[in-house]
Amino acid sequence: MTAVDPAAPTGRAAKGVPVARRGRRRGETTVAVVARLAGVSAPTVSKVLNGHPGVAAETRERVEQVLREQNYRRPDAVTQAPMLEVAFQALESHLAIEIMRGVAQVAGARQLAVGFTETASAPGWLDQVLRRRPVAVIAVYGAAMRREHARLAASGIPLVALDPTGEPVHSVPSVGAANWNGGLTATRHLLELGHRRIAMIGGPPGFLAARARLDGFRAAMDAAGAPVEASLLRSGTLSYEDGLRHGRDLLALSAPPTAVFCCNDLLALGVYEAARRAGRRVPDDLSVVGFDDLEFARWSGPALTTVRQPLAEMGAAAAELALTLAAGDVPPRLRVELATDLVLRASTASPFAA
Amino acid sequence: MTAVDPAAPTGRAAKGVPVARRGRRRGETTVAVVARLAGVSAPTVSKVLNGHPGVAAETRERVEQVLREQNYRRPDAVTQAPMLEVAFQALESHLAIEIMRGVAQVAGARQLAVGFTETASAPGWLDQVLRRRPVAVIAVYGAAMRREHARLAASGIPLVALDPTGEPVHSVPSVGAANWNGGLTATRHLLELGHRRIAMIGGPPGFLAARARLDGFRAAMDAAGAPVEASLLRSGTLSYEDGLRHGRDLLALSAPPTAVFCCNDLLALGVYEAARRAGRRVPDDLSVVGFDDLEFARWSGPALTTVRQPLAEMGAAAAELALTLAAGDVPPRLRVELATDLVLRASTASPFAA
DNA sequence: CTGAAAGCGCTTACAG
DNA sequence: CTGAAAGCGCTTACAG
Repeated sequence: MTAVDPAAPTGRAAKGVPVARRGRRRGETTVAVVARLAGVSAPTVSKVLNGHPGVAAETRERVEQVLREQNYRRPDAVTQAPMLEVAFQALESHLAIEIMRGVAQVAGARQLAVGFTETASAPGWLDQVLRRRPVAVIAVYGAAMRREHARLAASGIPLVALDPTGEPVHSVPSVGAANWNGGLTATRHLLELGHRRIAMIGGPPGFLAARARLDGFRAAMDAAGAPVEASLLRSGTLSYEDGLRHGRDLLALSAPPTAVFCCNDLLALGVYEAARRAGRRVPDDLSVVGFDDLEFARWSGPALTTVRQPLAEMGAAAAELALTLAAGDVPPRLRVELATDLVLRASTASPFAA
Repeated sequence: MTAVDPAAPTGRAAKGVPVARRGRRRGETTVAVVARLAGVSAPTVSKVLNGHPGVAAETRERVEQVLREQNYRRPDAVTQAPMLEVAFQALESHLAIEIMRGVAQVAGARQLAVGFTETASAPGWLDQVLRRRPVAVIAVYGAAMRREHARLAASGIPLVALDPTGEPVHSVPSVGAANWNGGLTATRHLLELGHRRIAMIGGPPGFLAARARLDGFRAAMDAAGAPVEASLLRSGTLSYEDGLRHGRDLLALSAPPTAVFCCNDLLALGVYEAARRAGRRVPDDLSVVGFDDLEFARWSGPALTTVRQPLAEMGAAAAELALTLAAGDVPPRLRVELATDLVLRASTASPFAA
């Protein structure tokens, strides 16, 4: 019993799961079984399992389905140096660091490595990830689509979406923030200051989180009996450039808004610049509210009032969720939604002051 | 000054780290090898490995010793995906994302996972890293000290410092930026605009990169015959708060500077805020130059003129260097220093205009 | 793209 | 207690 087990440090998984054994696997689905059920050979199953090329798409799908149905597990799945993979669609995301910090914290406490992938720049990323066999994958902001999900599922690797959409279509467990509420709160704040002509610069059409923020905005406006003019409703990419463009257009209106609610902080900074160029002061001539609360929000001039997404906590929650699924446990809920807060700083004021 | 072009394929780019495989294990100690060295059969080694009964105590000990000597690992442990570990001292570092992007790019092209550690928040990080057996470790901004270096070296894991200091003391291969040159160029720019009373807010004493920037500043001032007044030379942490504090103090001087060169962008943003509070305009009343060129530099108001460190390229160069060392090759040079550029934006102007 | 055959590393069952 | 032989599950190399 006291035998030395040199592999123990790397080999032992976090949870008390039995150590994988190489020989006979009692009652477990084997590659051979999967091959028979899928009507292919063992080598083909092996290729699918490892994301190797040289398998027809149709064959791959059939094998993946059997793999899923039979809940295939690799014999060494448990024995691996456990790691948690985080896939970002694009690293330009200013949210990335905060999220990584949350993930790293949870993973570190569990002695788990954190892997890191930028999907946009690496077309074959999923093959690589499959080869690495992480304990779970966290996909940030749409980094994993339906097809990827299927392949991960086939390999028995749970996927968690860190994504504000909460889109239930994919039925992927997910972590997000209270976007609708954030939009509501931000808008209420502006209404309470006395604003009525409030513009909103929204996000791209397909982005559900942006839609939720917009809906929150509308709800607050409706509740206050404030009209939402079409000319004050803009949308674009969540970028500084689009903030600048829309800000300029809004300020050039014959009846410009007295306040702008921006779908993220980058847009807000673009509006800042538009105001500067138009000779308007924030907040005296124009109130601005952002969304995200990126670190630079409090360093901007004036410090930006914004809706805070708790990104580190979201990362941590995603990691917790992923690890629960990886352990084969059923998480208390498949959708975790964290609260947003309005952070009051110096970019909003009453429209009557000026 | 530029030494490594990450995009350029080296002589044998395909070389790299062996991909994990289930079958053959090249060069790894197998049960068969251990058995031969211990003068027993493979089944006996297997029993020892798994703590099964039916092995004489003496035999067991002999086997265990060989196991240890040969650093035997279970094949599943070997199946671990090769990975490159990046250790950040603190994730708050605003440089982290850019660096990670560069590392991820190189690693992705080589099918390598990128691991991710925040050392400040994880005291036992090195133990964890050693357990993971990364192909190499990249330590960002002082994340690895002399002791860690020794332990990594003992485990045959190469260490690369991504660090502006270029401190030759530890003889750790490193990647940095041309800090002295950056300081010189930034200061020259201000001198050419006509400034003479130029302040500098430097970094903490122990931080050699900050010292290099300061020395570059002095060199430019000396060359121009501009005096460096002690009251215009400040130092502190590389933070917004210290920028604000020193900015306020500098502007309160009876003869305030007409320009400030800041040791990083955060300090510059603090100076912005100090100027706003003092009712001074940038750049009309005060020119400001930063260092780093973080993304938000171009979104600040006014857009910040700053010295760009090519962080992504630095990350990529560090990864290349690390992989070269991991492959057992001798890199062309042990210190890679990438060039810095002055990025002219809207925060500097002639002192005569106002 | 596919799979028969060979092979790998480890374990099991069993004879000595 | 020990190990030759058989076997397991998976992967690789290669011919079709």
